[in-house]
Amino acid sequence: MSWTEERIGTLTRMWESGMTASQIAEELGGISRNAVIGKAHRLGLKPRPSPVKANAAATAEPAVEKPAPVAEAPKAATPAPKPQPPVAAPPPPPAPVETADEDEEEDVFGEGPAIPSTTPTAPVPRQPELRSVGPGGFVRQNPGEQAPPSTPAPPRRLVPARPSEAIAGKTSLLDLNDRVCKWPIGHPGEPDFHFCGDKVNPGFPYCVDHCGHAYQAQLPRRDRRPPPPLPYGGPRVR
DNA sequence: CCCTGATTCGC
DNA sequence: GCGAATCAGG
Repeated sequence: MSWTEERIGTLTRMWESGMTASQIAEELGGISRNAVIGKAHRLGLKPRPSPVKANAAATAEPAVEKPAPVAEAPKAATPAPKPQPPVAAPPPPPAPVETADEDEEEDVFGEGPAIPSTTPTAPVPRQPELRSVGPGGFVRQNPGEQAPPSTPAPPRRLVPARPSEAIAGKTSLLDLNDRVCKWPIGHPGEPDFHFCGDKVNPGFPYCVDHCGHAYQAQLPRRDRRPPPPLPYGGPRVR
């Protein structure tokens, strides 16, 4: 296996999307995670929270001796908070759908309701909604509820896009580029898992049709959930 | 044990 | 340049 332009591109996108080296290796196929890491380093794209790197200098740092074990102020003993779980990858760029204010505001112009009667402002007892969660971490839709803006199919674990008859002629992982719709069809692991592959809506990772699915009116913040990043083909900013 | 990324070093 | 071996932390 060699590092073709395509494979490097996939590696880069996946790496920057926060995929682990193992996942990337598995995805690219026929390659070890060491190879991925090695390549990533050679490409110069390192910045990733490393479990080992946090407290480096333990190795190859012989000259550092402690000057005085005297009562050292223990306050500055804050190594480095790493609030960066490997889940990154800002999802889709600009949401075309612009909802009105999401902040509850008073009527700035007092042009309020023509009904001065009771129930001035609906009490709105925020009731905790019961939700069920699907296998992939999806929030299932409650009966009578508008479809939540769920990201397509957030695969937790990517699956090698092995050449298979099922995906013959379909848009496979390796076929992804900036011009085709990256909307997943099916689920990773299934033999015929592939991608939409239509021409993208310029500036978006999906075709016009799937943009309609991907971008919907926003829910209140509390009902929003962190964006499971798309597999790859991340934020192509243009 | 499993996982992770980093680094080394022979090829 | 490549990647297995190794290291080291979680």
